[in-house]
Amino acid sequence: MMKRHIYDCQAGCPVESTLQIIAGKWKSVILYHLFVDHNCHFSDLERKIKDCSHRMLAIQLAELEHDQVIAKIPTNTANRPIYVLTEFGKTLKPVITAMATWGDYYNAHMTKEAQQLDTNEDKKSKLDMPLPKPNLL
Amino acid sequence: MMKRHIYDCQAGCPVESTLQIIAGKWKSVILYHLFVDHNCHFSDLERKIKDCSHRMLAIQLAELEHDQVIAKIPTNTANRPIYVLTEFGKTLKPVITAMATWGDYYNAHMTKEAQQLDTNEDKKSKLDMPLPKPNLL
DNA sequence: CAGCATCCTCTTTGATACTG
DNA sequence: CAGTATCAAAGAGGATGCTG
Repeated sequence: MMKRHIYDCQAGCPVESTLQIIAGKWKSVILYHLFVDHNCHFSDLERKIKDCSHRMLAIQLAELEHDQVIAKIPTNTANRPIYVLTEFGKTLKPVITAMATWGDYYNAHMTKEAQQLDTNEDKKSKLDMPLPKPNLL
Repeated sequence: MMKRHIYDCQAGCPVESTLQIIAGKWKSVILYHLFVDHNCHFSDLERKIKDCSHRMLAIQLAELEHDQVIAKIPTNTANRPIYVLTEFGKTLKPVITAMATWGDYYNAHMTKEAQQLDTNEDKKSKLDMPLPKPNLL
């Protein structure tokens, strides 16, 4: 277990190195919520990320913890730890912020398109989307 | 075909919207190379991304083209088009840049750690990595 | 509630081969 | 060279049940 998508961290592309850490299906989403809320229980994340199953959430959290991106902190309430970003994990903020910013712009544009009843699937509709600007986190 | 990881673009998390477009195993890597080189032949990308198979590269390019992120431009040399970013695709630059910047810092830090013969796997070694700063693209 | 284990299914992906 | 098709192997992921 704990194998994962193997990208080549050496030869060349720095994006592959980043993917080695955040490429899990729900990892960047989990990180986004932790940047917003700072600390969450398992059940908090489960509620925020509805499409991620209980099992998947546990796996993704375990991998992020293994990679020192997040840490599990015990609480007085037994068996109900909170998850927080480590200092290392916090260095990923620019990446998650960029993703969140772009996603918001994309949503805003797509929603507007949808309101125009743009039925021709999604052809051409994306091509005039303006550059994202604001910052969220 | 052309199914793909379905994230919830509506309810809440903007990161999920971004993933809907760039979550493919090699998509962000392809985009990185296109931001660096501006236009590439299929074989150029194949050479740059050694761990991505011929088949996978074709699939990822097809999906990116379908999503209007890149465009395939015919050339005089028959059957040898070049791939370029669309205007829409260019809006992803901040995202790819953030990933590349972080990856470079991560590599620099990990390499230094490796030189110190840090054998205890990777425990704790990531925790003191400084925040990434420079911009590459 | 958190989270691990098992089972079982569907998807992804590499290897190989074939076309324009 | 670019792109597609087929096949088999590997991996991802849901459902369920069990434990502390």
